[in-house]
Amino acid sequence: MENSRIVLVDDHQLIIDGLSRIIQEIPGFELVTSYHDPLEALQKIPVWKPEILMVDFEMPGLNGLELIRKLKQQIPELKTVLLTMHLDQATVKEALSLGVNAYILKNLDEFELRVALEKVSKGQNYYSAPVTEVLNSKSKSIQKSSNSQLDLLSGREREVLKLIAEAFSTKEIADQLSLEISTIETHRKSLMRKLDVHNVAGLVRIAVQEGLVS
Amino acid sequence: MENSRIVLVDDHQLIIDGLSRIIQEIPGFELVTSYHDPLEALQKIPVWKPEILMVDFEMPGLNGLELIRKLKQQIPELKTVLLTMHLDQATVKEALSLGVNAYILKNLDEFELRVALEKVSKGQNYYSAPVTEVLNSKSKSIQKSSNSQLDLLSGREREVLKLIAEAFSTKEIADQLSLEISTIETHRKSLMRKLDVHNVAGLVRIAVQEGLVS
DNA sequence: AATTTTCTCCCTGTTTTCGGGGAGGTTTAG
DNA sequence: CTAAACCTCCCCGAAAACAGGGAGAAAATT
Repeated sequence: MENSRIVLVDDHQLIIDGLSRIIQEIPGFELVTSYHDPLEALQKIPVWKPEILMVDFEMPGLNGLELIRKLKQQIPELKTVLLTMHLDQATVKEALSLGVNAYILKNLDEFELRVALEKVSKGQNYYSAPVTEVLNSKSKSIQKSSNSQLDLLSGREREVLKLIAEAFSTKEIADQLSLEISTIETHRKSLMRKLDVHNVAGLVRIAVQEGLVS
Repeated sequence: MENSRIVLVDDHQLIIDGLSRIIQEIPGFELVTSYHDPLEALQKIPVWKPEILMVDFEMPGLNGLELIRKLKQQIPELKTVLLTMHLDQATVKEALSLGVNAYILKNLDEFELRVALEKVSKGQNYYSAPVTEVLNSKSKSIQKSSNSQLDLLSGREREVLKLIAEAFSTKEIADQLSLEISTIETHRKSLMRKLDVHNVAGLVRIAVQEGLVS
């Protein structure tokens, strides 16, 4: 059986170097090349035709999910592994809807990386325990690992929050949604009540933390 | 000559695994142990008596610089290498004043890691080109490697921006810094002018994007 | 030594936010 | 079907943000 050809994209060269050594020691896998610039990766990966693409989520210019989305349009059969620093529900959900095959936290160890790669190459998916826990958010999550605060918002409220966090003024938001200013103000008040903050700064902060923007 | 004994602290196990392999390949150095929890590292490192300590800056609980500060009180002769994701002038300056022997960006490659370790073990210091450039901030850095928008802010402005992004009101910030409200308003206006935004939402967004908070 | 930037504070005035309500129609869930 | 939640819009008033300016003392650069 041939090795599975892997391409790695991470903006930190030192991490590429380290991961490449780990991958070298996993039988059946082969790192063919790597990129530290997501935009360069986007252009050149199609010519490599790798079987598996491993991408860091946090990158300047183009984040990992966007890179995967664009590459999947060109190479639908590409298998993808997302690497990330922190766990965040919005990102996990977006990754799933994109069909990412594995979601790996950087604080996992090399054994889990190996398991994940082997599963992915067989066409299966791999999501580590903390990840699946975030997904089954309907299950308890009463005191521990409470799911995102955004879950108690209505659709419209989330929409308004997103625009607030993008630094639009109330008037601009009203124009954009074809609503009255007073309506946006009502939504903003509901947002502050539900999220327990008392100014827009608090709203923006939560929106960014939860990955609603940027 | 004996090997230089290194201890590594990084909250991401995968990165520890990768770096340990790189260090293994550098002759004259030996990784004796590693920690992913800075608090555990703080307690146990003294018994290892390593020659060189490599620490990630971004860690939960206790950041790399604080860990170094506390350990240097116990082991003044300890040689220290700070690893970090992003370049930030305030951190660089604090690191220098702490006597950190090397400051390495994670987007550097393994060769530079090797050079840095060799210099440090000889009692010299290593600061990569981008780091020294940040220090001599008089050098323009005109088109390439343009640093963040925050670099055109003064120290006080950065401080105020941080507090704004943490959702404190103008009055609360004034109290915290023992300044008049009017002063904070002036700083806020300067921030908006320099960063080209027109409301707090825009300020918070930039602050979060640039890693000033959260 | 001279200039520029920073830091502090002030003034005036307009706009927006914030917190508290209410209210009517629609959608959703029990 | 009924109750709850959602969406829309309105009222009020106090507080804060926003925009423009000025100004003096201290610090940093040149």
